Amino acid sequence: MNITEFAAYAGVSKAAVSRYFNGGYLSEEKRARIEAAAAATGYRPSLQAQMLRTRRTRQVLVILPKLSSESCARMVEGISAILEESGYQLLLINTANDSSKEIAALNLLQQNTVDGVILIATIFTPEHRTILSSLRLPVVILGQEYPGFCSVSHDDRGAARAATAHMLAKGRRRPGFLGVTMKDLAAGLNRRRGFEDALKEAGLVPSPKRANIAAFNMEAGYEQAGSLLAREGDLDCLFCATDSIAIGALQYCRSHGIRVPEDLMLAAVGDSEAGRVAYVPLTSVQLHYRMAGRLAAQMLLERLAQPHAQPQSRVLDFVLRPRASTGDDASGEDIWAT
Amino acid sequence: MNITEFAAYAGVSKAAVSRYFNGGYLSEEKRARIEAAAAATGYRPSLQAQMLRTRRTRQVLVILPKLSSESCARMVEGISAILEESGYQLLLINTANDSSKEIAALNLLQQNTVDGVILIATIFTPEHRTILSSLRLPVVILGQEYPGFCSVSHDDRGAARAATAHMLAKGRRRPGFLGVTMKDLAAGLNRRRGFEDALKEAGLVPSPKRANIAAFNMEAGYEQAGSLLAREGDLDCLFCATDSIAIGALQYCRSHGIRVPEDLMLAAVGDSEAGRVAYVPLTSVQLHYRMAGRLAAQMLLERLAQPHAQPQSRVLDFVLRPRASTGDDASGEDIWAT
DNA sequence: CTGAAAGCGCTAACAG
DNA sequence: CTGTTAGCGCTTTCAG
Repeated sequence: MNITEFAAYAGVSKAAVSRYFNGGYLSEEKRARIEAAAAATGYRPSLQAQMLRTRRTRQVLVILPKLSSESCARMVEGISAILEESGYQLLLINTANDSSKEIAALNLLQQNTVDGVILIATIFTPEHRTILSSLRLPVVILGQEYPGFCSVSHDDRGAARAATAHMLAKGRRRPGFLGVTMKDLAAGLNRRRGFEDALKEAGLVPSPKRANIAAFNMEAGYEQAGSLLAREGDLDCLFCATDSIAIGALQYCRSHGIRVPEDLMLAAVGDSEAGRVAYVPLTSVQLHYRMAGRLAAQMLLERLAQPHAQPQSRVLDFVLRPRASTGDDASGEDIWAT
Repeated sequence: MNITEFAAYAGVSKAAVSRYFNGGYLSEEKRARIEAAAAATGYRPSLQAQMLRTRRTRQVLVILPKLSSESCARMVEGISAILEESGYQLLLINTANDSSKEIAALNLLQQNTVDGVILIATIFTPEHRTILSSLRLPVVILGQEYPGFCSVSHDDRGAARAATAHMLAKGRRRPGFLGVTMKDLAAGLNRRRGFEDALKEAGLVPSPKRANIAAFNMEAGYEQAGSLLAREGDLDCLFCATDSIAIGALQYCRSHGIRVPEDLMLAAVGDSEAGRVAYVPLTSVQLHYRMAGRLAAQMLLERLAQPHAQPQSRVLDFVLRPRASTGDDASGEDIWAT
């Protein structure tokens, strides 16, 4: 049934029907007639026709690198909750860590198929900036700050600093670092800086020799932990940029007879489920992923309402979760997921 | 720029432009002209106008209960990969385990906003069947079989049987069961049946007293393991319907001095990352989530092409992953994620 | 407050 | 192979 048929059925004009569904002026009498007719027929306006006519799709695109990563999934859950409340639909593109797909996804936006975009950040190239700047629709970057654009991110530097400082406060003096590519500003650069902040505050000098770079997975953590520990045998604590890497490092320790925390303390950022239940529960820093997703969605909705407001950026705090990998005795409660 | 302006720019008719973008008859000469004009202007047909006109949106809706569950996320990754190849967009609804939201999502489909649906299954009520049957668009159920509809599912019964049989083959004779609600046909009913199959094959009689039901999370696993072991103190092995539950059980054992596998063997279904790195690596059954997602998407695309074909259902196999929780020595390789 | 009318940008007959 | 034409279903002036 279309609006013409429905209007005839309800005995009103098409315009009245349109006003009913869009909150325009309407006499009580017509409103009641239309309401009854809608209940009787189940008529709903065609979204496609509305999209064509109004040039708004009420759809938001979320672009992310890897859905099966716990952090991404949680952020999308947050986004989804807010969008749903507001009657927006969520279009998802998983780029599977393929930068060219990310670019392709952004280019797709020029087809105006969505009202706004949330981009879960990874590595930004100049090409990203070019495309993002040329976009005429609201964009929110989630996961790192990005000058000139709205963003919601975590205090990665503070998180890394807190995790490292926690180990140094326990008397460790030879800290190692297992990080990720510095091209990733949040997990790479900022967490490295936070690590170094903690060292300096403790009167230590960061040494590049005591740092290795790994890919974003457990296996890389295992390998790089091996390479680092073989080279720098006297480390007494190790900060890892992500839980996955730390878990890989933990596996390495387990299979090579290195006792955690006695011989080597371990701390990371991310507070993943796997880390909480690992063979030595992993001290980690909890970031508020779901909340970040919610805020990003809210920020986008505000932008949709007021397209010309100044870009704003929001940085969320963190919670250190001390566990056995730094010699802390976690309360039982602590391990259950939020 | 719209098709009229573009056609004028290229010096051809609107129909020729439409044919160019939709693969109709066209002389080489016009094709070349349009191609050049498209390259010069970046013109792309409006998707909304196409949707309105053709009544196809090239969008597929995925409804799922919890995005941050590893299995869901992997299935969506598979779906996403196939849809992307085929030029379909993926609309996502996360019901957050709220059945009423699931129903609401299905009702939303009556607005024809998508071409097809993939429903990641949980608990089906009669209301589900009513709505699903009334839908005129292709549906694929992912995660369990559902008579009368296309589905892609796992051999949950076989998986549970294999995990249980593995422990019995090691000489254990007093098996316990930690399951989930039977309303969930896949993880609840079928895995329980598989557990009982294994017992019968080993000449044992399943006893309801040796079985507890838990929610889908670690904490419930912890609690129900506690309650079960307190009641049935002589259990020598425990099958858990999900890895999360098994990990909870493992935590219980750890905090109560029960040695795994010596005092109690543990096996589950799901092969999660957390299980692989748990303090005793968890024997589990790997299900092919990503593949299931891919197949579901492919099945939906076939249905989109041939709406009146018979519903088909596909059941995927599984791989038992023996690890330390059943006294097996996993090769190091085994723990890294796929 | 109301209805008529003019499109939004595109596709698919249809008649050449 | 090609162009003309008639809408897809809706919103939004505009004149009452």
